[in-house]
Amino acid sequence: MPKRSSAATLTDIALQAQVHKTTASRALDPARRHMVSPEVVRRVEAAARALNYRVNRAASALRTGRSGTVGVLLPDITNPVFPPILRGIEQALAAEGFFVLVADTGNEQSPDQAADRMLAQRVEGLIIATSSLHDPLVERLGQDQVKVVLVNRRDEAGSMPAVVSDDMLGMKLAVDHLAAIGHRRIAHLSGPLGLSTGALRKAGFERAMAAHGLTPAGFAECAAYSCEAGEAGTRHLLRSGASFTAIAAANDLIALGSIQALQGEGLRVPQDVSVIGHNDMPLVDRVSPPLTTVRILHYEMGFRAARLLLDSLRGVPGTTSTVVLRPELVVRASSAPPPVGKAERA
Amino acid sequence: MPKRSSAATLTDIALQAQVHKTTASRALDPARRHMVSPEVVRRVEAAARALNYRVNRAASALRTGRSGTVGVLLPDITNPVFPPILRGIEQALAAEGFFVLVADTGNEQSPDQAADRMLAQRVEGLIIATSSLHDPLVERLGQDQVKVVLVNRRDEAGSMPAVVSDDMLGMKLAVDHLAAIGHRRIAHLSGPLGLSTGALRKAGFERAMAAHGLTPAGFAECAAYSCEAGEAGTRHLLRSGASFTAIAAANDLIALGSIQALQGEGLRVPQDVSVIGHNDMPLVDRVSPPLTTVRILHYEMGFRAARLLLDSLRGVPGTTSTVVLRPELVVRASSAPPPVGKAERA
DNA sequence: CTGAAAGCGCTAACAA
DNA sequence: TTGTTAGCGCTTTCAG
Repeated sequence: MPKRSSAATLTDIALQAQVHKTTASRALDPARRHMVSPEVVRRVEAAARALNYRVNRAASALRTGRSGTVGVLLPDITNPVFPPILRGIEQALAAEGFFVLVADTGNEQSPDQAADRMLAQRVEGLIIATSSLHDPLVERLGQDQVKVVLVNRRDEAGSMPAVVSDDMLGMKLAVDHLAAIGHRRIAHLSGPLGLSTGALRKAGFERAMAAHGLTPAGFAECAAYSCEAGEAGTRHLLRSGASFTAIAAANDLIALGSIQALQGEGLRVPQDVSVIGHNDMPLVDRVSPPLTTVRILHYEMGFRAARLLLDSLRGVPGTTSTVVLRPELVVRASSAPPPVGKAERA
Repeated sequence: MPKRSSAATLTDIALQAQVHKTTASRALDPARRHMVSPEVVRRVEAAARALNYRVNRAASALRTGRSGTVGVLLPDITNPVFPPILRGIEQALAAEGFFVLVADTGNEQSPDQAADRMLAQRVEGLIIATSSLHDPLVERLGQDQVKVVLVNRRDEAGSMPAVVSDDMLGMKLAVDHLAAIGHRRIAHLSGPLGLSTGALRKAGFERAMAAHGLTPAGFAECAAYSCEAGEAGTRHLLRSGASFTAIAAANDLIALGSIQALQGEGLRVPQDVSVIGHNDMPLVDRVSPPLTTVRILHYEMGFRAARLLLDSLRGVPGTTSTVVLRPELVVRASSAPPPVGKAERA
């Protein structure tokens, strides 16, 4: 009779199955099961089921150095960009028996603290969605040989493996669309330029404009990827005296804030000004007007980041490379040809 | 010279600080530090810093039986209801040095599998947002003495501690509002009745209607909390020949789907039919028309659930009780007085 | 206040 | 194919 007080251990099932606990351990591990006779495997499995045995990962982690966990650092899980990324990560990891430790570093804790606590937990690697272009944390982790994959953002040096969307291409799609329907005076509302998404989308905007022989009709950096920052940026743009018939925003929330601010000034979207977002967040197809935007494959991004990390943990070569996913344009009602006679004016 | 190959251990810092590793362990634990002379604490801390020491939680988990982790089961992290709940959980746990292990059980894995894997990881408790009214998993976990807190949903028996919003009250707020602006013929689109939120909101709707001396003007059960299910439910309602001037939906997504379906039939919201949602999800203030809804304190719900679990882990008494939070009505443009002459008709 | 000893549950290495 | 031995790094006795 095994003690019912606490969980069954290998010793318990070894006793019950009349084998040594080492044998029991082997019989229960798919990777080592072949070393054990079928009959013994059967007995051990029966005993394990009977005693409701579950391997103690704390013990095996201590012994093997592998915890079966991966840490994920997110800036703000309530930002709609991140749930599908997290979901992709979780699905890829769960398929391999790994678990996700999440830390939302938006509020109380710093990414550094969170990363340290995760390393104490002996996570086998880290997936980071919080990194800025020059991130001391990422640098430090790299020096400490911690396995790291960046997701959605990349570092300036490009020395860390990352899975990102092609941010330059995304803005090119936006600008190409606006130019194709007749816009010549296009302004840009960027995200924080300290983030790769902010900097690259701005660069992509400028390059795409140049390719059309256009010069930016206005620019403002938004301090955050939020509606509020989008409103503020737009007011700044309007006050600067810039004249434009379209705004390419670096993010859907910024675009929504921008629409709000434009409407507050009596401007109609898209009749007076077209606005295009970025990300294709949930519900932006139902706002008024439905938002034209650039769709990013967030789930895929998370999934690939996790796969990359898993491969790297297993020593698969070539896992230091960066994966770049293709975004696509989604045209809805917030973009339309510029008002007649205005496109060429000013 | 400590070996630089792998992470520093207590033995390493004990050596460096010229004390026994037991003493080093005590010096680094705030709860046992007082047993050690200040001078030794200083030396040990210096050594720890110098060697970049981080306690190995796998080892301490094995020794103490406490892993410092809590598992969270979510049905679908991309459903906007759950990110703020997860955030609340994470913040409350992080403040106490705990980590969250998340599993999204929507896709590949079943909640049962996920829970088993989590128990193998020796999570100290489980926070479950996936439970149905009669949930075999929850029952089993209860029997196995696993510490469990339900969040957002509760079990039929009410035997498990849970943190939920007052779903009956939420529907009462919705019905009271519609009645106050003149509606008499109100229909209900419920969520899945196998979930406490679906069943309780339906019950709340019916009770509130009765309190006003009204009988439900129509009803359809939506198979999921999604726009698609809301559309389907609404079409069902329309085809059933029900006559109504308002719909109280059990969820914002259902409400948005409903609006879509109504508009598809040439009905205007709110001029012909008022629609009211539930949850106050992000961006529903910017859809067309802005959605009147019942706001639920999701972050608070997650935070309180985590606190409840932590207290329970520490043996604080009274942690088996269920916490019920108060929702509040948010009036926007999707609700308005019924069309003149229609309120009393049919 | 500090040290010695023991052992949590598991698996790698070696032996039979 | 199975068993023996040892030890991962920590913390909890118990002794001094």
